[in-house]
Amino acid sequence: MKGSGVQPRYRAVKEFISDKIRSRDYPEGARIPTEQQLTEMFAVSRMTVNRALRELVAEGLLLRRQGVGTFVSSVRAESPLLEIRNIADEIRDRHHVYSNRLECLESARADERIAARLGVAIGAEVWHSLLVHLENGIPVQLEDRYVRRDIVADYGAQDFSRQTPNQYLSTLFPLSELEHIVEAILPEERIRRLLDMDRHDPCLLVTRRTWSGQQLVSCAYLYHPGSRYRLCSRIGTTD
Amino acid sequence: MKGSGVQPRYRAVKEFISDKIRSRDYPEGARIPTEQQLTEMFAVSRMTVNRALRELVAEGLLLRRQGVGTFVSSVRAESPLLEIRNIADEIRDRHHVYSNRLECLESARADERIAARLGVAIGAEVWHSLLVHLENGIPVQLEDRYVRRDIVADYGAQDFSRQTPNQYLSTLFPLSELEHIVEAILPEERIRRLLDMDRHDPCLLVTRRTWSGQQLVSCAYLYHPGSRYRLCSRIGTTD
DNA sequence: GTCTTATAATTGTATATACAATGCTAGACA
DNA sequence: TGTCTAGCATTGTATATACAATTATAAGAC
Repeated sequence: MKGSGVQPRYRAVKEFISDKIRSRDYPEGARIPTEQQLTEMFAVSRMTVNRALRELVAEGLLLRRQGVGTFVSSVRAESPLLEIRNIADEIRDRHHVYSNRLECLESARADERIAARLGVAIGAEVWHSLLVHLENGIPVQLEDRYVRRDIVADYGAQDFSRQTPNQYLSTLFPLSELEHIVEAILPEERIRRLLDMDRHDPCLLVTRRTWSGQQLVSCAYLYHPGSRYRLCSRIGTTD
Repeated sequence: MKGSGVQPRYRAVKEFISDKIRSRDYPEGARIPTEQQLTEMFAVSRMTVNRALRELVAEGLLLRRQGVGTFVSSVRAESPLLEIRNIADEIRDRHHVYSNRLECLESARADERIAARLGVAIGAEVWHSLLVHLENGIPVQLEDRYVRRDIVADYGAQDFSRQTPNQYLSTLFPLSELEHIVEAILPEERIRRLLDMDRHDPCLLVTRRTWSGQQLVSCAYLYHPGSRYRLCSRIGTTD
């Protein structure tokens, strides 16, 4: 990357536009300056402006009509299917006993997979924690979490028996964005043993990434024994 | 006119690459041709190739490392978890071929499980359909659906090769409420065979119930091969 | 007044070119 | 042998330019 100081010019244009949208300077449906005008405002070429605008369209912030102009798109409808729920609270809501077991808390170097998921360079130092969550003493979730060290410096000094990583992070940052990937896998030996699972037992893997502002903060792999856990959601359209 | 026949060249490059990935010509992790090589293969400029590759990175199909090369990242079918999305459209959006195979379409008597899930009396007549959805001829979903016969009288007369049950039902009723339960299971023999799955392959089971107004309309068991499918959702608060 | 047509504005795509940044590798050197 | 360095391949960004496609608008024809 360019280090921390410099950033590409197309990115400057993107940030200018998306800031204006967030601050409602460019309200929903409003027309934003033409490529030509932005070209002059930023003293960059039209292709650079074009790239910035195309990416903002891809991100759903803008809407373009050939021959007409570029407009702020309306906010996408969103329903919290998988709300970010604290597993400790969830278990206590069932009047069961929550506990956890910290397997690992360390600073590690991001391999290719983590680097890609966490938006850091390969080899960058990141926090890594491995935590087993238990319901009445029975493992129901293995939380394999990676946290950006440049954003959460104190992660390694926390006591997770008092406060889950999730709880800690959400006190630090307002959550702005959330991504979930859900899949069924056959867990490898190490994971199976930590969750006290039988051979051939399937496993529900939820990969969760959380953002605060523009910043990707953390990526967690949440393994649930298939026979002991399921996700549930109900969406009402309030029609 | 550009109309429907022609397509931009960067898109041709994109489809070439993504087809190769889907067909495993470019397997996971493999290195794909350099921009220079693609420039020659397609007789287009490097910027055009660059745009195609950048968009494929944004779509999660590729992974690039400056100074090194471009690689196939792990690809799997993805589906937005929260919205109720038509699997046929979803597949066609990936430029893949959608088809389905109707295994069963009948009127049946609700057993205890179905009666409870569908809110009818045990022994009541309900529609039952069993449909395999295929992506490029490979099964990606087994849809085991039960529909209330007192609400949807014509369900049994539909041609599901033209319109999926989901499509049909959503034209009839405005969807007002939606429930999802997601779990990882080991499918039984019958399901495994219909989905062409190996023994011990885990399976993602989504149980979906849909309401229109106050009425529970339908309950579907959606089985997905764990190795070929995953759910994905992203929630942005855009603020 | 209404329809048609030309024109201008704006976005969409494509190219050739240039230089910067990154990471790997082979060879120089101690 | 081990370490450093220069060079090369590859991707990342930026520009000027060109023409195509789409849409709105204004001018003109009737």
